[in-house]
Amino acid sequence: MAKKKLQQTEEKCALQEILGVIGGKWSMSIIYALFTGKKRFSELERLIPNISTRMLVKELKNMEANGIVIRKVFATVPPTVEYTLTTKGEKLEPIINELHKWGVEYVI
Amino acid sequence: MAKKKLQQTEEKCALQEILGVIGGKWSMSIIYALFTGKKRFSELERLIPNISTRMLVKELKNMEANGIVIRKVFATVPPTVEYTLTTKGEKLEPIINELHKWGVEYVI
DNA sequence: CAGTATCCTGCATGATACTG
DNA sequence: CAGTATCATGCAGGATACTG
Repeated sequence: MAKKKLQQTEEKCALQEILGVIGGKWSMSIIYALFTGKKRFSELERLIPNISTRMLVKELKNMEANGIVIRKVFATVPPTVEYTLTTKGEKLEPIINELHKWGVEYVI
Repeated sequence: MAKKKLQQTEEKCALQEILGVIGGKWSMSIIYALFTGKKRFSELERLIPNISTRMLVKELKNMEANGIVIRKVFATVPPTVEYTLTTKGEKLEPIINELHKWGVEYVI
């Protein structure tokens, strides 16, 4: 939204906008976990060390609102919820993978 | 440092470590600005809209400590300081460029 | 010019307990 | 299982004034 208004600033602030979408402390880890396919809520909690329930919920909601993930609910007892990457989210795979490689080589 | 100790967790936490280095609100914008070559402090301030002096100093220090940028001081009056990317920092160019493209296509 | 030094604020994050 | 609700807190980040 507000595409027109953003046009002047988009070059300068694109990176800032992006951080609003995937700049959260856990966003990339969640996306990274979803590269290997759909995951249930509890699976994500187990896959991502030290993340709190609250943060996982929050980031997932934010990412869903931003069209990065899809939330699918199954009317089972107990409830089942699956999270999947959207196409938009999948496009991040090579980028995050490269970033990860960079980190492993230079940061760790 | 602490390469050995990190080995168990490096796979899981690499992305977290990376965010400590380039996850700051302005880090990527600064790196992005430096892709086009060395910049003086005031140039960076002008190139990056809305960044405060305090934050620019802070991020630059952090990035210097992490081997992303080089700070070169010239004993002139008034003082001249130039910031350049290290090789390690330059390796981020394709990654950040791709991320930027992704943002322009999907976020803006 | 290239910073330092303070003060200040809100939000991001965490911990814990509870629920349909 | 997949969350919600609440409380608590630190520090990221901003504003402003000053300096070698």
